[in-house]
Amino acid sequence: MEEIKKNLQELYGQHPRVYVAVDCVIFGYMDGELKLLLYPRSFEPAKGNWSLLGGFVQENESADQAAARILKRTTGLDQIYMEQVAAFSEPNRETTARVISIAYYALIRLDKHDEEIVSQYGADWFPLEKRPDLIFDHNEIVEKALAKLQQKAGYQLVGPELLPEIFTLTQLRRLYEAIFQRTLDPGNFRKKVLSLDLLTRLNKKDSTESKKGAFYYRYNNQEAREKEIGRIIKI
Amino acid sequence: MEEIKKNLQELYGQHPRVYVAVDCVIFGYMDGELKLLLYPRSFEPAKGNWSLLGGFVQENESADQAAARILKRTTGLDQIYMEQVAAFSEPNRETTARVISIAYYALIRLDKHDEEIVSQYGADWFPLEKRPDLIFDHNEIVEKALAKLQQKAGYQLVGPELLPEIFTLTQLRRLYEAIFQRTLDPGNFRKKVLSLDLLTRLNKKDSTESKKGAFYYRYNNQEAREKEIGRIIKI
DNA sequence: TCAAAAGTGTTGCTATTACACCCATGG
DNA sequence: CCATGGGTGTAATAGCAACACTTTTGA
Repeated sequence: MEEIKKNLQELYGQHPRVYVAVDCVIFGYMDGELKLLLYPRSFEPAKGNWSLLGGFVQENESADQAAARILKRTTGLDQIYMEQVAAFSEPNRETTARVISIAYYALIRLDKHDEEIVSQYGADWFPLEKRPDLIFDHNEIVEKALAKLQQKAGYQLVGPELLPEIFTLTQLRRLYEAIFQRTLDPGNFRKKVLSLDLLTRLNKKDSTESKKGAFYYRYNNQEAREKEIGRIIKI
Repeated sequence: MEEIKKNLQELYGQHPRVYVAVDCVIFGYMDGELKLLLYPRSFEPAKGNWSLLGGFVQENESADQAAARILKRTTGLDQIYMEQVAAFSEPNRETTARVISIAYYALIRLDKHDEEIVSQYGADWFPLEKRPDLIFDHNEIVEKALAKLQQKAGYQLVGPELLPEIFTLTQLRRLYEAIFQRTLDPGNFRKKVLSLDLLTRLNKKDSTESKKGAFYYRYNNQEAREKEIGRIIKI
């Protein structure tokens, strides 16, 4: 046994060991726009430049856990929807040390998140399309994350992750328009979504966005939130 | 500058450094079945057990490059279609050391690959559905890789990567049936594929699979191989 | 001659699109 | 009273699924 262990050390030992980071593309939705939460990098190199929220994977955690931990620390939020985007591993993607990054995207409800914690790190929300240039390969990571989000949104309603508990169909449509960066026919969108049978209409109207007022809806139940649907929009 | 560098070392230094491996799910197609190329692991732990083709990422290469290098060394093949599946990072996914794996899937043309090199490593092809149990989390990796392949095949014709240069529509359909693990209507499949306008019919028939003989087809051009198409089959 | 695969045609159905059009109401 | 978004209806179309039917030829 001891001998085996020694051989192992020898075998593994020949290979480099590298830092493994996670970087989170944090999406939020407000004022009809898809937003991105960006942080000023807190240490060199590129200190002060805008970057994704990141951190290093520790000994006893998976990358998923690391991403959740960092998100919790930095936004105060738990139980966030997250999905892995990809690993980024160009040898010189960071300028000083070899760091491989496992990228995630997260969907945040802006009505729930803790602004104080966020602002304490100097973070800020930027409209996806008017975001500043990011460090290293973070622009590329954002592009890939958006593609993943679009794919998910095409097969599942992403309302609950990004909107308040109750919402109008117009709000949901505008969210989809923001995600897919194109307009959708209001009537057709409404019919398609309602035909899925995932939403319940409430006896309550939102009157802030139109004179007539629009009914609020909410998800039937948890299963409804995860149901696979046919494509909502054609790509 | 020196000082900055020192701080860096301190900052990065607190964090663990881990081995980063790549694992390749190698798909091939033969006799109407989707196959998987598996290797007997060459070192402890779990030496001798079936596993995916893997190796460690070296100092000056990206994970993509590492995967291509390992594939070349082990199958003799260059210019293989590969796509990243995901990073696997559970702390105890390997029993002895902390190793994060970036998984890829590769599509191999079995008519082209070098059997000698493959067999020299003791590797063998297994039907996807009758594969042996694999080490660590490799079973999970295979599942995810298949899901990715299915997704790609739904939006692009994967003929050229897995079939010989020329092929019949029946061969292509059987490939799709193997990938999606269900039967497809021959007439409808033919019409759908031909309507894409990606294939050219040759004045040559394959007579090995039917009495009547079936025309060979090939791709119009390189662009045709990459064209995004509507879903070939409904899922 | 006939089984079996190659290939074509037809039909019904469903989803999608592009609209027209009515409703309700705050300013 | 009218502009604006909310909400419903409809007609044209495209795509899909199911399946009938015809062609070819080696065993």
